[in-house]
Amino acid sequence: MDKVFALVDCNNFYASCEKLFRPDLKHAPVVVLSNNDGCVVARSREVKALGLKMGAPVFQVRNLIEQHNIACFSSNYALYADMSNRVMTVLEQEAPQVEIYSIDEAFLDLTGIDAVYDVACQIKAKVDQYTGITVGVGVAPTKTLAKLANHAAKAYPATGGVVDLTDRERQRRLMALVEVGEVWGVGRRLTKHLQARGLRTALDLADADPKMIRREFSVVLERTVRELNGISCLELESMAPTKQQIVCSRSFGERITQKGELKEALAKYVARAAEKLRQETCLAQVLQVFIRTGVFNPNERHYSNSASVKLSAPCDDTRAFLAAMEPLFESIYRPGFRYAKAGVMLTDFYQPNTYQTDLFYPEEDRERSKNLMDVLDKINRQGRGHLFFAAQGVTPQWSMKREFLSPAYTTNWNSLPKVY
DNA sequence: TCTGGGGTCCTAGGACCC
DNA sequence: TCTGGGGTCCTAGGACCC
Repeated sequence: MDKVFALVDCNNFYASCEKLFRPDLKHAPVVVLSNNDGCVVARSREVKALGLKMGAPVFQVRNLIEQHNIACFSSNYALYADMSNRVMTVLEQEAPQVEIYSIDEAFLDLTGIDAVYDVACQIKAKVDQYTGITVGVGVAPTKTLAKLANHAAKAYPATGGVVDLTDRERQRRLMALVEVGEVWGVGRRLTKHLQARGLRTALDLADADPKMIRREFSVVLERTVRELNGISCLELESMAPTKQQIVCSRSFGERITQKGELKEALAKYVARAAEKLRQETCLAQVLQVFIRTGVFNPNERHYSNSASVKLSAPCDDTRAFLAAMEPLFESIYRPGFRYAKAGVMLTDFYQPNTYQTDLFYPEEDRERSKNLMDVLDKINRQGRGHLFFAAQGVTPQWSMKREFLSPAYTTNWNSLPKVY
């Protein structure tokens, strides 16, 4: 059966979240600013229309902000995360499989569903009704085309925010209109190189020889070419992959010149990173620390350095990380600089207590389900963790990840999700 | 003067081993 | 001393994403 993906993307997400709680600003221009109110990280529709660029430093656009009376909000990530959860919850009710791709985007598997366009419209309406967030929906046989469809849904208001791109002719017509740089996976650098070779539109790229693309560029871009031609190379990943690194870093509002202050900042990041790590129920084996001065001012003396250490044992303990951070910091710190940013990174994760077994329903196969019982027993003794279910070799392929607090799954077999 | 904070994947090159 | 062909693992850097 041909696959059908939908990409649901919240419109101007951060700005829309802020507007939800400020009805008076419903049609007013709104921006959300980065950590120290340093630059613009989100813009409402009205602001985009003014030509204010994403990532613009605030001091450069201050005039524009005042001139148009643009409302400025400092970012409130707790709010955005909460709103995101609400949106995703609606999507999970509407589609059999959902991959949460980012805080404001999700891929849906709509394979085998009749009248996908109508379903897409319903989904959009539901999200709007339940959360107040407006979304665009793009439907297509591959993720890359679904992204493109979503792009069209936003670029052309006449679409009403929903574009069905299952038809090959429609795909080609749209691709002819879209610049190659708009394609998912084609960034600034690739855009330049592709343009130099005369590939200017998405259609040009789609019609390029995949072998040549692989040779001259990369396997990643080759995949993109195939995806543009309706050949699905990227699967839906409804099970959130385990993190491979955790980073905590900040730019400082004001330059830091005192050693103690810098160390204090790093200690805070270490603590936060350790917290995130424990949330993942993971242990890290490598800690990295970096500090640097400003990079934009050519008159400033530049310095940047980092150091890392392999811990003697996998660890998720804040104090142990702090102890390991000290000597790293001492080794890279140089006095006399005005530090602008610092951060820590945890990597080389080690996953403790991971058990694997085949999954059978006890009522169907008592003998073989004993393995599962054993595993659940072990997990239960830990008290908390993540349970992964995956079914392979059946159609459709299926997997999911659920956090649980024991003994949630052992006492109630009915709470185990049905696979077929 | 003032410029975000996360992440992922791939590749090339070096070290090292048999 | 010279000569060969694999292979793995690690790291740094570059590209991309939101």
